[in-house]
Amino acid sequence: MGSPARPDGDNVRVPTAKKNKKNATTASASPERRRELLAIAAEVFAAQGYNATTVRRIADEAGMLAGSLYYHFDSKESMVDEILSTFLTELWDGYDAVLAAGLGPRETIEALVTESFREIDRHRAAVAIYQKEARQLAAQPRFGYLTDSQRKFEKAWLGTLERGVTDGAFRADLDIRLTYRFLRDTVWVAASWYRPEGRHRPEEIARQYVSMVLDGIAVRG
Amino acid sequence: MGSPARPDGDNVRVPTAKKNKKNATTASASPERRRELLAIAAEVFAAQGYNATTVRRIADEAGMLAGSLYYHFDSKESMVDEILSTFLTELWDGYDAVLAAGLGPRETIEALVTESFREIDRHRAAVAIYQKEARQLAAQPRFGYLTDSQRKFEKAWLGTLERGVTDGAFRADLDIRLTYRFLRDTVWVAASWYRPEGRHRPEEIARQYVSMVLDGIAVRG
Amino acid sequence: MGSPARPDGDNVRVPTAKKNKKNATTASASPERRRELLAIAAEVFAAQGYNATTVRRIADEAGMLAGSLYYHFDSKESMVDEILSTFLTELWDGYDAVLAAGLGPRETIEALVTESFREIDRHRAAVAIYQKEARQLAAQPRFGYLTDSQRKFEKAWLGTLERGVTDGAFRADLDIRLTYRFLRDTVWVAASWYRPEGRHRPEEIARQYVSMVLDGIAVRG
Amino acid sequence: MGSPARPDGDNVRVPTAKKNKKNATTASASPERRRELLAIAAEVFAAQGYNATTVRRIADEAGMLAGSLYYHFDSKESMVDEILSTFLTELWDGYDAVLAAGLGPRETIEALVTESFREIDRHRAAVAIYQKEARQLAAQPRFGYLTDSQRKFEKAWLGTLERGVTDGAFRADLDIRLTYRFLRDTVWVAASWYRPEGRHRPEEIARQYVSMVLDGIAVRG
DNA sequence: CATGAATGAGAATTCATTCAT
DNA sequence: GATGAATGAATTCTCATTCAT
Repeated sequence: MGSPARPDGDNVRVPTAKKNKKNATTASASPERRRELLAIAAEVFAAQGYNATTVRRIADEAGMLAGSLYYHFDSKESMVDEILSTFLTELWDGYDAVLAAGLGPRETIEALVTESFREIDRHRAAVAIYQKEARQLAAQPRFGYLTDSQRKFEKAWLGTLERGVTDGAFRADLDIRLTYRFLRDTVWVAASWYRPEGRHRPEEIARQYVSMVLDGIAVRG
Repeated sequence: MGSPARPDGDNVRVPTAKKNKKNATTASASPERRRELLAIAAEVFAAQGYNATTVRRIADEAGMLAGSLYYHFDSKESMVDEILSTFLTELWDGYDAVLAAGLGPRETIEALVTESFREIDRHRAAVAIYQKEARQLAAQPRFGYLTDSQRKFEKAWLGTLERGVTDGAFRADLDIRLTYRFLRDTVWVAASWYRPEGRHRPEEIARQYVSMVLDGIAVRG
Repeated sequence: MGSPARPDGDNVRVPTAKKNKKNATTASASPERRRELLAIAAEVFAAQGYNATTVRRIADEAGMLAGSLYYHFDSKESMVDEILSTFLTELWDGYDAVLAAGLGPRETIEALVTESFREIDRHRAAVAIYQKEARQLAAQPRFGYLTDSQRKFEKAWLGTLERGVTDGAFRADLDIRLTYRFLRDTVWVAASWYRPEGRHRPEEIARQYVSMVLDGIAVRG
Repeated sequence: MGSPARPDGDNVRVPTAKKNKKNATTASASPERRRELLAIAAEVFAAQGYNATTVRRIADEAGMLAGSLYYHFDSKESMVDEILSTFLTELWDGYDAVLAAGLGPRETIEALVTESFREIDRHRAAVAIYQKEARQLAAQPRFGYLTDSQRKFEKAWLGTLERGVTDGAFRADLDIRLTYRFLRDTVWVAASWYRPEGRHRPEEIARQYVSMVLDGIAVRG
């Protein structure tokens, strides 16, 4: 419920997640229902956009009345909050493992891309929401962790690219920040068209992306 | 991305989106003011998202009251409409010129990417709006041209890629649709961070993007 | 202030307010728990106001869930009802005793004031609720006894004042209805600041009030 | 719109009153309409209680739709705010004049009581709201001035009483804080029954109150 | 007796839009 | 061209209440 990964230092913090009144009383309240509802909400948010999604729409989708959602959640905002922070927490579990593995730059990039597509596969809706709404939401203190996460993200990728340039693994003639943005966007935008039932498994998509990004699409002359 | 109205043959016809009653009456009313207002609206839409932007906010920014905007425009919707269709019309002017130039696949890709960054440079706000809102808006009949444009866009890029694979210019081992999406996203997402006053001119950004996409970021072994 | 149900003659009959279905079933269910819950509810009503108090808040304070309160009471309304009618019943027990004692006007006033402060001491919350909400509640038929009580109250005080004027005990130059309101308010408003743990016992406060009211605060010239 | 009197030091501060968006733009927006609407709102708040009053009820009374009120005011809360702060500002204008006049204790009390009844005459609804809701509202920072005002009020009355006791004008055998509360409540509660069209002018009511309070209702023996 | 989950009827508020001036 | 005042529909959220377990 809480929050995502935090950059400063390196440890994940769970900030936002103020226990909603109910939870305070009913900490044990069935987490399955909660998860179900959040999955539904994420789907709708991803499809229609956060602002354009009415609480009533989510409730309809869940087969209940709009007011009933408030038994489970404080507000519409706390729903996205929980969706995004849950996703980011998992994402950073994966990323941190990769970054701690001591791989070379090229292998690190490969692993991060692969990990990213796995996350897209498992949290497609959350990723799509993140892509579309993060900038907007990050303006609110409650979503400060989005900015934190982004900073940590940038640090990880930029660092790896720099290491690769130093190592001679990556080209030195490219603007490194431009390259970072290129990689970052390339990977995450995929959430907007990715369908888990599609013919490519996330690992296969990752492989092709890595191949394009590292070696280009042109035939080597 | 997408492309503007392109129903039948190959001739994009973006609905002029200028048929509000008032316009009927005041069609001659200074088009500069109109353009000014649309520029302001585009800026706000891009910054806050279409749904999250209130007409009041646009009016504030323009130094008038919300109601006064309705002298110039039919509705909030017709503002985005005009912003997007104007942009797409210009975009296709450029793209069509490139496609008609009879270049080879590699050169065509280079030219399309360059053209795209030029459009981002000139219509940053419109591109950002397009990126964020197109899917949403395209559901309404009024915005059918968004879907049309997208289809034409896909045709142009996919065709070029296929040609390149046939020619031996591009690698045959990559999924061509995946590659298309990769290229498309890579280019347009740049609108979300691009700043006209930044240190790179659009042509330089395009050059680097093309280089990464065609030749990869890894040092060739 | 007012007085409880007192429709016809002179015999106050406060509707027992205990006719909820559940009560029908569980009338024997521990009356102590019931009293505890009412005491809690009275405290919260007095502190926050009846309307501003949520059933949830009362339940929280009682360590249960909102729905659980409905095992004990029909409704939020029936809680105030029971609180107020219980209080008024006791109040009139005391008042009636005083009025039946055949005291002189001055002594009657003294006794009524003392009795009132004793009630404030014992039912502070109920008195505070009465003060703040009676007018509002009295509009509903269910709370008709509030109006009845008020009428009886007025009769008792006004009668005593008139008797005192006739007797020559009280000044004849004052508007008697104004004086009545003055006395009434003076006494009951004390419930808003009275704290049972305060340094004055109710009898001492009563003594000082009586002294001020009868003899004034100015030094007699 | 602004605020009331402030105790610290002695000067009136206008704190709350954050210009509502509209006002920011339209500071000149007809203040008569505003005043009309506030008068209506005050009436309803006084009659039904702040919480129990719906914005729709006020709008009905004003002959408009609920949403339309928001053209004039930020919120229901800002309506009470403006009602109370306007009242308190006027009240302190009067009080400060009295306190600055250098009267003796007895005359000061007389003047303050008279001034109070004049305020009740002119702002009956506001006074009634103040009486019923102040404690509740004062909990919010926005209404901090209520507490400030109350403190200043207490200082003025308590000081005068103390001076009177020292002077020998007032009895020394009474608890002075008790006496203060007695006076304060006695005066203000009158707002709950006062009707401007009643047969007593505020000055006459004040005279009788002063007489009762200073000299008592008993005939001097 | 109590919980957990829901209902349903508002409540306050927002906002695109209208229109007389 | 623009303002001021409003409309009306929708939106988020609240809360008393119900009821199966």
